[in-house]
Amino acid sequence: MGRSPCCDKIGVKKGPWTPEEDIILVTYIQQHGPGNWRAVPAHTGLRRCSKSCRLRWTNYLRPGIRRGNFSDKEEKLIIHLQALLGNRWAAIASYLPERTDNDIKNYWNTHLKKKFGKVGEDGVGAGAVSSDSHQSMSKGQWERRLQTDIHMAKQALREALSMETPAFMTEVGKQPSSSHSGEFNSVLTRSQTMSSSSAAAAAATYASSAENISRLLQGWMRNTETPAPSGRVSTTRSSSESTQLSSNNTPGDSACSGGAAPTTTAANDRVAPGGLHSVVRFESFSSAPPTEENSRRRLFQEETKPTPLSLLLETWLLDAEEGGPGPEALLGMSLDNNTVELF
DNA sequence: AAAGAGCACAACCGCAGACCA
DNA sequence: TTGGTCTGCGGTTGTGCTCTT
Repeated sequence: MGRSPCCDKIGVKKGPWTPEEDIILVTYIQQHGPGNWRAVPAHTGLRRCSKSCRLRWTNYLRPGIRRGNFSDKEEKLIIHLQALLGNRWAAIASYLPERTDNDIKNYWNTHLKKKFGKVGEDGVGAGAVSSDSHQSMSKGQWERRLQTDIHMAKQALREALSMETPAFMTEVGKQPSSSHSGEFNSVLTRSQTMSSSSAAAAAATYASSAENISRLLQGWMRNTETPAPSGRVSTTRSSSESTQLSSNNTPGDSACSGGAAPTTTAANDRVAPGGLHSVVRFESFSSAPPTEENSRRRLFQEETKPTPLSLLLETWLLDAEEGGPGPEALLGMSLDNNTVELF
C-alpha cells in the first residue's frame, strides 16, 4: 500500500533543535504525554515533522537518559548483545535502560564496529539469523536453533556480566515490578519506592535528567531575558551552541549519569520561574488527571518493549543476580510454554 | 597558525508492522 | 478484508569538533 509522508515537506524545519523548540515540545508532552506525535506539530505550532518530534523526545529530551561515556561494562554488554542479537539496537537498548538505541547504535558505529564489526558482518549475530529464518524452518529445527541461541545468550551475558554487575541491573533486580516496564517507569517507580542509598542514586539519575532540561531551559530563559548582541537566540541556533547543549551531560558524567552542565553552573543556582519549573517536573505525569491516563500508559508501554526472548533473558539475569535458579533454568524452560510465542 | 582528516553524534530517511475504521 | 494512519526501527547522512600534520 502506498504510504503518505509523515508530514508535508513544505514548511517543515530540519536540522538541530533550538532550545525554544525543546521547551515547546517538553511542555506539550508534559501536559499531554508522549504519543500521538502526529498531533504534536499541529498543536504546538512546531514546524517539525512528527517523527522528528518523537525522535527528539526519545533520544534527547526524555527523562532518564544518560549520554556519553559508556562504561566498560556497558561496552562489553553491547558487544556481546550485538554479537547475539545483531544490529537490533532497540533490543540491545532494552538491556541498557539509560541508553537510547540511537546512542548505542552511534557508539557501536563509531567505537566498536572497527574492533568487533566482523562478528556481525559474518552473520554470526545469532538473533538476526534466528529471527529471519525461523519461518522457513520446521518447528523442530527452529526450536533447536532457539536452544542454541539461548545457550549463546547465556554464555554471552554471563561473560558480559562476569566483570561486575552493572548498577542498574542490581537496582532493577531489586524492583521486579519495574523490570519490564521501561526506564521511565522504572525511574519513577524507583524514585517513589526505593529507600536509602539506592533510592538516592536512582533519584539522582532521574533528577539529573530533569536538571538537564531544566538547565537547558534556564539557560535559554536567561538568554532570552538578556539577548546577546549576536542575537544568538534565533531559529538558527549556532551548531556550536547546539553541540554544547547536546553535550552538556557528556564529558565526565560518570558522577552525574545524565549529565550536569558544567558550562551552566551559574544557572544551577537560579531558581527556575514557576512555570518553567513545572515544565521539568515529570513527576507530574503520575498525578495527571484521568483523561491523560492513556497517554501516560502509552508512555510507559513504549519506553521499552523487550521481546519475549529478552524477557526470558532478563528474567534469567535478574534471577542470577539474586542468587536465583541460575542460567540453567533458562534452558530448562519449556519451549512450548515460553518460547514458541517468541516471534 | 592553518588546513585537512578523522571522529562523534544529532537528526533524517524510508521501510515494516501494528492498529483502527 | 481492505486501506489509511501512526509508530518503531535500523541505516544513513550532515555537520561541528578535535586531532594531526
